[in-house]
Parts: sequence; structure tokens; C-alpha cells
Amino acid sequence: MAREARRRSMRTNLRKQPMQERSKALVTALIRTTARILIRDGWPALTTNRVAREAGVSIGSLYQYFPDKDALARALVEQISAEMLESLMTLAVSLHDKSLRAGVGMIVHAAIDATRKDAALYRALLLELPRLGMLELFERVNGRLEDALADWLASRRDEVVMRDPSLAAHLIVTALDALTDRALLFRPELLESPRLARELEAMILGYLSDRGGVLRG
Amino acid sequence: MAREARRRSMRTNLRKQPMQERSKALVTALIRTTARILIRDGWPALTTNRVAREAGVSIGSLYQYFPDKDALARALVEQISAEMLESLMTLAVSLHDKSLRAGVGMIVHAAIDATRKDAALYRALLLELPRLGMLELFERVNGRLEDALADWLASRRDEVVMRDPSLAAHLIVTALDALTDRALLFRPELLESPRLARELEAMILGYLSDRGGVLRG
Amino acid sequence: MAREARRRSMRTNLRKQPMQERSKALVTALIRTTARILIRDGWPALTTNRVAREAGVSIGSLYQYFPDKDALARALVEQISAEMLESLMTLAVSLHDKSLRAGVGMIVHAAIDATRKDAALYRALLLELPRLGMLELFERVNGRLEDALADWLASRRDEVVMRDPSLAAHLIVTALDALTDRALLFRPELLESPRLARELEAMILGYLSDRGGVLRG
Amino acid sequence: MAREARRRSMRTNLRKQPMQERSKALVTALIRTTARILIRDGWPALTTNRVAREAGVSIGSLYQYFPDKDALARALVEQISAEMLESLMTLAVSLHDKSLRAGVGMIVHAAIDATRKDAALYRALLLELPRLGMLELFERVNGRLEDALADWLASRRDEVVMRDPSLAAHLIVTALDALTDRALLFRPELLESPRLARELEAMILGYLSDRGGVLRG
DNA sequence: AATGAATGAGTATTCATTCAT
DNA sequence: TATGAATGAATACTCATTCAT
Repeated sequence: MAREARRRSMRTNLRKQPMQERSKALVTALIRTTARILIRDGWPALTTNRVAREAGVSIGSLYQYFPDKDALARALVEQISAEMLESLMTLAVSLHDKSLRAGVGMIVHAAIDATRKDAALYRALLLELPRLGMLELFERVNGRLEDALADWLASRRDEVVMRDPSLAAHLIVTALDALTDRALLFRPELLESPRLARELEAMILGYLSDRGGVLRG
Repeated sequence: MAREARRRSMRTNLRKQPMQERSKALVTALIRTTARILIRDGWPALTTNRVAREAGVSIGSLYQYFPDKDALARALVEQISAEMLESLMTLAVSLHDKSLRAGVGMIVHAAIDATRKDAALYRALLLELPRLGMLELFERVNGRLEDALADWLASRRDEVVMRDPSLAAHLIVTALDALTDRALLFRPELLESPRLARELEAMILGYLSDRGGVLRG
Repeated sequence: MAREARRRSMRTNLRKQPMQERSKALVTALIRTTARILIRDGWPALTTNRVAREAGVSIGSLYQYFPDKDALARALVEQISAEMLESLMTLAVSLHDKSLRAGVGMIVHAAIDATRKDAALYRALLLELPRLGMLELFERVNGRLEDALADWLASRRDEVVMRDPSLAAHLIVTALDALTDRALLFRPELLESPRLARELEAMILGYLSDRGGVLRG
Repeated sequence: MAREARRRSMRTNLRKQPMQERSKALVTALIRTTARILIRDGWPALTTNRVAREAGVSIGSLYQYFPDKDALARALVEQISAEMLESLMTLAVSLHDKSLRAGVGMIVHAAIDATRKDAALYRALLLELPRLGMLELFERVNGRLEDALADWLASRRDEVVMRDPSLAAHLIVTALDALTDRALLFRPELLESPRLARELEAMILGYLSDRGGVLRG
């Protein structure tokens, strides 16, 4: 599934499909090099000639597969979001029969773990992608997660107070995403502390329980 | 207060203090033009020569006051965060004797209103600033707000369940900021709907009430 | 005759003689595709890779028969001039026993018709060939025509006033060629009007009659 | 008049008008260098960086005045056609009261002289300009000459046989232009021989006298 | 012979920044 | 102080051509 998604997005991004082993390795090397340069030196250092050189490939070959510079970054982001989507879908499945508390715990930990996983690259992307209009790519992943979450919340309707499951899912997912992103950018030590998870769980469970009574009004 | 903050930050950014009336007007015009171009045509169109031309100023004069291109954007952001800070501090003061519910309502609405205020410019900045390392500037504003919020929450200690007022304040402020930003970028219609405010209030109040009991553990 | 001319010129242009049926078809397809692209999209769009692709041939095969890009264009021009030469020689033969007036009429109409025949391609070539040093190719055709014309004029010596039959033939052929070319480029409507033929005939007959008396001086 | 024409065309071609002495010299140097490279090494050698370097100017300065590479060539051609126009207009004036024979002689010699004047540059342009769509620029000059010639021919109506003075003028001008161009390209020795002038005069006078009677039909 | 993936020299153009006037 | 002409390093991208398979 994730593989299919990847292939489809590649088709819209790549100039031509790498068929041979050799060209697949070439494309992979270019994307990997893109990531490395982005992490090490940031977007301004990401020049097509440099990517090609560091990947041990001629500039012509780069353009054989990537129509322009942005396509390189796009391919990287697409690959990452495909991976994310894959693990999130696994999460969604295992959510199925969990209690509210257990499920929320799983989601929170998954969000934090995902952020910690490739922290350096993820951080670089957070800084550079907005301008490239590629936040949408991550947004798509979030959208899928929201759907799964909304379904699960609906199945837990007796445990939660919600006016709008879909909006609730959107807020929860967005908040988790945004909060872990900001932690990565500005408070990286929080990602290593159990306190962050605890507070996030409290926030989500509190929201869904609506002790404040806002949603019952 | 806001004026002082502005002057301090300016001192680190500007090449020299504009002392004369004329110079002040020049600096103001350049920053205003920067904002206009950013809104109208985005970051790629923001070239120093163009800013100078549209501001009716020679490129040489621009460099008399701004050491490099980024300084222009930085000055704009600093001006905006100073304004934000000012209005947030006003908010903090009027929070003082409010009930938990009323206070949270005020904060939520303030966050949404601030985002809607200069939406076009704010959106442009959200997309371009990460790369400029200027998220910190907004982060400073958030920091001040967090302090004020922590104080207020502490004074409401009997109404709320918190292990760590400062962390709670951080999460609340960050969540509000991040969620309104994302709404601006991806769901602008939400900013116009009362649903967003309602859900945000529910989330914060639920968090502070800890119906889930996570924080009591 | 035309066939021989073609083969000889090919030998100087092609990397090797296409012996097999298959290779001949390949060479033909490449030249035809060259013409098509030239007509449709002009010289800048004429890239070797594109010619090969549109001809359904690998780029490697193209270079098997054409040493470089210009050779493609040269082959096309040679083919065209061979065809031209062939029809002009036919014309020369049928000129033989014509009166001055009838003969000039034939020549003028032949020149106009030749220009109109493949107008789009011819126009593209006129614009691109000078730079390729291929005007000489057309010049060779003209040279042959001049010889034939000079012979015929000499045989009509009693009807015409000429100091130098060969120079006269050169001028007549060159003028006809140049005037029809310019008409194609700048006054295409003239090519469709009988006025052009009438004036050209008047010019040539006037020249050969030397009413002005210049040549008798 | 020629000065006005030049200024107007420059305005449509140049990015900005060179106001200072220094910048005028810069623009002049760039155009002169363009001509020199074109003569010496042809169009493929005409790269913007090289023009700038050989003109002793930075590449940035070149682009300050010329929007793109073609503009450089266009400016050169415009300058030349302005000069041509100027001398042709002088010719037109002095044609006024000349007899048919004398007038035609003047025109023929003017055409030959113009071609010989800057032969090297003119030759280079003949080879490269068609592709640049700049033949039109020369065509404009011819158009003006045709008008003047048509007027003069009309005033000599009793000496000449014409159905269409304007078409006759077009043919004469085009033939002269084309024939001298071809001579320059393929028979440069003709330009130095009195024979060319003699034959051209015979052709034109013959045409206008219509001994053949074609036009009287 | 045929293929087409790979090559890399080459080119137009931009734009932040300087500095002579 | 102000000007804006001049600078030139830097970069994305093309396309004729080669050569391993």
C-alpha cells in the first residue's frame, strides 16, 4: 500500500521511471544525497551540481530523472511521508480494540517517536519545506490519520464527549503534530522526557472527556 | 514597553540607529515595502533592489541601515512581534481576576483574532521565516505569554489540576499558536467558524481539569 | 543523374553507406523526421535526441549514420537540392527550342512553383541554413541551372543583347531565386498572384532586350 | 531623422536608457564588441559572458542595459539599419531631378557601395540574422527606399512603362538588395568589378523600358 | 548492429552587495 | 549622507555525443 503510494507519487514527480537496477540505485543515491546535504548544510547549499557530484553521478543523469531542483526535495519528502503513512496505518489498525486511554497513549507515543526517529532530517525539512509548498505532503498523511482516528473515536462514542468526531480528530492530530514539531525545533529536550507524553495525553483525554463542559453546552 | 523591546532588537539588527526624522521615515518605508512585496508576490520577489525602488529609496541608502537582505525581513518580524507582545501583555493584565473559563475564552479568542488580523502577511511569514531562523522571534513572544499564563494559572490553582504550571502554560500557548497557524495555512475557513474556538476551549479546559486523571497519577 | 548526385553527396556526409534495406529506411526516416520537426517547431527544437525518438530510432543508431547534428540537416538539404536539380534539368531540356519569350515564361513559372511547393519547409531552411554554410548547396543547383540557361541564351543570340552570356545567366538565375525567396519570407501573398510572374518576366526580357542600351554601349 | 529612429528603436530594445556619458560608452562598447566577435568567430562564439569580458565590462552591466542576448544583436542591427536608412534617404533626395538613366545608375552604385562598405560585418549578419527574425529590420529600410523610389518613378512616368509603380519599386529594391547580398556571399569579386553595376543597370532599365512588351499587354 | 543510460562542458541570467561620485 | 552604476560569483539546466551492454 505504502509502496503503491510511493510509486504513484514518483510517477508524477520523476521525469521517467527508473527501470534498471542501475538507475534505481541512481535515483536512490540522489535522494539520499539530497537528505544528507539538507541536514548538513541546509537548503542554500543544496545545488543540483553539488547533489550530483556528491552522489557520484553526472549532472545530466540527475536531470534525466528529476525535472528540476524542487523535484529532488519533493521526492525526498514523498518518500518520507510514504514511510510515515505506512507506520501510521499500522498504528490505526492496532488502535481498533484499545480502550480510550490506551489508544490515546499509543497515538501520543507514536507521534513523539516519529518525530525523534530522523530528528536531524525532519528538523531540516521543517525549516525548509514550508516555502516549497510541501507542507501539503505531510498534510496528506495527517489527513489519513485523521480519518482513522475519527473512525476509532466514533467507535468509542460512549467513552467520549464529541460534537464533531471529524473536527475532533483534526484537532488532535494537528495538535500532536504541531506540538511535537515545535518541541523538535525549540525544546528538543522535551522529546526525551516522559513529561511531554504525559501532558499530551492529559490534554487529549481532557479534551475528549470535556470536564470543562464546553462541548455539552 | 513594546517600544523598548523594539529599540533593543533594532539595535542588534540595524547598522546604525536612525536618528533624524528623515532616516526614521526611510527605515519605516523600507519595512513597509518589504511587507507589501511579501504579501503581494512572496519571498522570491523580495529583492533588495526592488524593495529600495518601491520604497522610493536608493539601494545604497537601504544598505546604510540594513546590513543585509535578511535584516530587512528580521526588522519586519521584530516589529510585528513587538506589536503582538504589546497586545498580549494587555491581555495578560486583563486576565488577572477572570475565572478559569472566562480567562481561557479570552486567550483562545485573542489567539484566533491575532491570526486573522494580518492574515496575508502572517501567512507569507509562516512560509518563509523558518528558514530565516526567525521562528525564535515569535518564540520569544510566546515565552512572555507563557510566563504570564503560568502566573495566572498558579493563582487559579484551586480550579485546575497541574503538576507543572510552567510546562502546562508552554503547552497551552504552543498548542494555540500552532493550531491557529495550521488553520491559517490549511483550513482558513476554520478561522471564521465559532467551532474552532469552541474546540480549543474544550481542549484547554479539559486539559486543565484532567478528567482523564492522567496528571493526578 | 539526380540519383548519382545524391549518392555522391551522401558519401561525403554520411558516416557509412546504408547497405541494407533496413538501414536505408532508417536514414530516410531520420531525414523525414528532421524535416517534420523543422517545419513544425523550427531549428531550436531540432535536437538529435528528439529526432531519434520521433523517428522511432535509438540515438545510438542516429549517430551510426550521421556523424553529427548538422549532418542531419545537410542530408535533408542535399536531398531537396537533388530533387530541385532533377526538375530543373528537365526544365532545361524542354527549354531547348522555345522562343525567348516562351522560355523565360517557363523559367519564371518554374521558379515560382518550386518555391511554393514545399513552402513551409523551404521557409524554415531559408531561415536556418545560412548559418550552417549550406547556401552553397543551393548555390550548386543554381550553378547547374546557370550553365543550361547560358547555353540556351547563346543559342538565341540573335534575339538577345548580351555581352557576357554566363554573367547574364548568373544574374537571371540569382535574381529569380532571390526574389522568390524574399517573396516567400516577406510577401507570401505575391507568390499566389500572377503579378509577380508578370513583373519577373518583364524584368528578364527587358534585361535581355536591353532597351536601355546599357549593354550596347 | 536617423537619430530619432535610432533612439526610438533603442527604447524598445534596451532595458534602460544610458543617460550618463559613462553608460553610453558602455553600451557602445558592448555593441562594437558584439560586431567584432560576430565578424571574427560567428554567432556560436557570441556568448554574453564573452561579449562582456571583451568589452571590458562586467556581465552584470551588460544585463543592466540589454535584457537578453538577442537584444545585443538587435541593437547592432538597428544601429546599422539606422545608418543605412540615413544614407538611403540622402540618396532619395538627390534622385529627385535626375533622368531615368542617371537615377538608376545612382541607385545601383549606392547598393553596391553599401554592400562593400562593412563587408565583413554585413556578411556575418547575412548569415546569422535570418534565424533571429531580424531580416525584418533590414526589410524596413528597404520599405522606405521603395516608397522613395516609387515616388521618383511616378515622376518619371513618361520615360517608363509600369503597371504598378509600387510593385516595380519593390522588385527593383529587392532585386538589388538580394543580388548584392548574394554577390557578397558567393561572388565577392563581382562587387569589385564594373560588370556587376553594368548588368544591374541593364536589368533595371530594361525592366522599366519593357522592350519585351510584357507590361503593355 | 542496436540500444539508451550516462556524460559534462557550456550558457544565459540573477541579485546581493560595493564604492566612486 | 545619498546615489545608483557597476560588479561578478553563483546556479539551474540543456543537449550533442559516447560507450558499456
